Amino acid sequence: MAGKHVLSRRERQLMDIVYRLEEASAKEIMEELDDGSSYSTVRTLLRKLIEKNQIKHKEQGLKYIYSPVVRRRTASRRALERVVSTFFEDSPLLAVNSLLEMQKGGITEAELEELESLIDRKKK
Amino acid sequence: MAGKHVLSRRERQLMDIVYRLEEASAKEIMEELDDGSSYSTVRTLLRKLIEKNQIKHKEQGLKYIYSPVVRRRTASRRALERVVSTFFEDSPLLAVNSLLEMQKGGITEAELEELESLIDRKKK
DNA sequence: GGAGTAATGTTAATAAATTAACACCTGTTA
DNA sequence: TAACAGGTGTTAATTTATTAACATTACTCC
Repeated sequence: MAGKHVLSRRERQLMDIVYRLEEASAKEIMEELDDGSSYSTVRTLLRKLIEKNQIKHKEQGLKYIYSPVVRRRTASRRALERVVSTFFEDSPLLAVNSLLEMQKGGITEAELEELESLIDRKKK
Repeated sequence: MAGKHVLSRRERQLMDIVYRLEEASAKEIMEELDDGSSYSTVRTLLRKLIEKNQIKHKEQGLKYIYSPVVRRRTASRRALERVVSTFFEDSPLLAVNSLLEMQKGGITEAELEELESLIDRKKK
């Protein structure tokens, strides 16, 4: 009976793509998936996400452009909270620490400066 | 048929609990779930996670204590990378910014200081 | 030793997710 | 206008996930 907001693995995967792209057509999503999934498959998943009120679509010429119902900012907060709760004992600071150590898209000198001034503002 | 490392929604849910608790018995996990799931159900899921090489168990007296195969530090990095890639355009800095604004477990004055010295060290 | 308790091991039924086939609709162009 | 291209709508088969029943094993205590 899975409540309306419970997503399957595959549905979650599509949502991540939609959030990453901000908005996308069925075809674009299929290309992002980059496994052998057929166009039909993608569209069935999209339909279920609409039923679950996770995405909406607008028409653009002949086709549909899909976008999330919950806006990115909100969804990203929830995602961070989940990670912080699961892996960082509910301490955002510990998560920040880990992010600062990340290699990919590593933080530059300039960004560190930026971060410091950001902290200063927060301390005021 | 789903490669060994692909987890279903429910399996992912159990993994999150195992990571949060570091290690746990089947009974503890069942209590954490806190839906009506039966003990049998939990144990079937645990068995599948073992088959998928996600968790291992050691005996403690009569019972098993389960823990993740991939250590927490590694898993947390992957989780952060996923979030940063999906919601923050691959920029850890943007994610840090969002974490600093988090209400829950909000960052204290003292922690901000700590963070600054941490940044200083990184700038050296 | 037998009853009770607290676990694990195995198996099967059911529910849900996943995939893909096929029908249809709407513009475009030879 | 006929046939093609590029989409959407609907439906059904299949695979996988999920749940729970039942069997077994090991230890405790009377």
